[in-house]
Amino acid sequence: MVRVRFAPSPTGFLHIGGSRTALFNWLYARAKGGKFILRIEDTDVKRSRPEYLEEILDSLSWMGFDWDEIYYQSKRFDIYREIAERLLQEGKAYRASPSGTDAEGEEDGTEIEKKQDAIIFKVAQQKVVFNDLIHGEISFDTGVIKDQVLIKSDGTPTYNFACVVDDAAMNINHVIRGDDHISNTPKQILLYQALNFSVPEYAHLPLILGSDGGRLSKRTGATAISDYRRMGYLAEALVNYLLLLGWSPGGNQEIIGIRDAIKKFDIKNANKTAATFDMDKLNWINSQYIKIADTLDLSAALEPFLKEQGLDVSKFSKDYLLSVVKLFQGRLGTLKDFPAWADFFFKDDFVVDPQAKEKYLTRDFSREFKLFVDRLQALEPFDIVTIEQCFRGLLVELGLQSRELIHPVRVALTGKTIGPGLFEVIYYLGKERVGRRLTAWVKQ
RNA sequence: GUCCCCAUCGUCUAGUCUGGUCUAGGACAAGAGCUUUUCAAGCUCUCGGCACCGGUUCAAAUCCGGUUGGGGACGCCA
Repeated sequence: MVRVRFAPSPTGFLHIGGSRTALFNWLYARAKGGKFILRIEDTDVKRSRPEYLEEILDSLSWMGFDWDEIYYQSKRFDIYREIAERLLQEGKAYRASPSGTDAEGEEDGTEIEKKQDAIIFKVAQQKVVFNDLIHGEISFDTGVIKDQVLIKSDGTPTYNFACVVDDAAMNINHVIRGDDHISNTPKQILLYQALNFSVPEYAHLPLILGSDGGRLSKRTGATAISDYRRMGYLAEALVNYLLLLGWSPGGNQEIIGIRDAIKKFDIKNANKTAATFDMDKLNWINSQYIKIADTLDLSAALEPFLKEQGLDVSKFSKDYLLSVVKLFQGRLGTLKDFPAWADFFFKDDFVVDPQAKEKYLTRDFSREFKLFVDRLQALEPFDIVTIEQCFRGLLVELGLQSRELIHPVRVALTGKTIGPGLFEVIYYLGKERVGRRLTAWVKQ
């Protein structure tokens, strides 16, 4: 059975690169009917933080990457030590006194153990060759690799050592990780050989680059998954985009749901080339997902964003909220757009865009507004079609072009130059609010 | 510096393994148009690429070598 793992370190937030690694591991496990294991690499006691761990777990859950097992390296220090001692006894490792430069340790009294001998692995001169599922054969000459520290002077294990011990103990048979680990692979293989553990299959994913062609950083775009969530991206859209960054379902398909992806996914089709993260494409995919989303689900997803902007929708009916959401569904780029664009549907004290006012409400529309309000109040039945007939009838009588009155009315009702069709806006706002808002512009 | 990885439109990619069907297809972005009630959306069109040089071959984006370019790794971080 396929057993893969994602091994984040709680020394920072889950970022784009890490989540893509998680995605490919998770997808591979689900496609093969295997297990997806989460291993928290919290051996660096000083830098690991519970809030980071919480954020990582939250982000993974949000994206839908459920794990079958979870382990914490900080609870396994005894195991690493035991294995290291074994290597020592077998003469494959040696002790070395702490290197002098380690001046830290005084600032906090929480350090586990004071200076002790480190345990170091002897790297033999040999050639290491492995077959990467994505890259094919990769070979290294270990002459360029120094002896490797297994257990540090503070008693904690190093990354490469803990990684090998755990991957073996947890029966991980496929290691899918970023390209930046390629150079760690020969070091780890040497350890597998020394320990008589069977070497797993490897698949090294290309890195995701920032718009400047370098490493993805805050400067070249947000990196934390939670930031994307806060910016109003749908989890499905972000996952879809990440999936496309390095893999293609073929057939010119761009929008692919996770269920479908599980059916079509094959790690062998993963790309070798590093991909540049492109916000434009993410935005497009997000808008596509918003467009096809179930309106009920969408309005639920919108709730925190409405709340954030102080818009209380609880005093409106569910049907009303749904109708308004539907009005904007086809034009939203992110969820965050909604409260900004639809605020006038939920409150009367919306801000009137000064530029909109300057452009369309320059002259006095008292006569037109008053006429329209009067007719609207008497309009029966009151629906989108009759509203439009009423409005256009008035235009003819006044000898006006539609644009000459539509824009001023829109600004008066919404405070904006952009938005859904005016007659829909009037319909959902209702006679009372439309009458009030237009009358406010009538000069006494 | 040493070692490793990579190389198709500005970006993401299909095609490369199994040379011919590729005067290289799609998507995003950009530009133009249609529609029109604004902004979007939608539809149509345009722009734009096999990094370079050699080799193999009747035939190369596809195979081989080199060059150049980009990225990564060289911690008692993970």
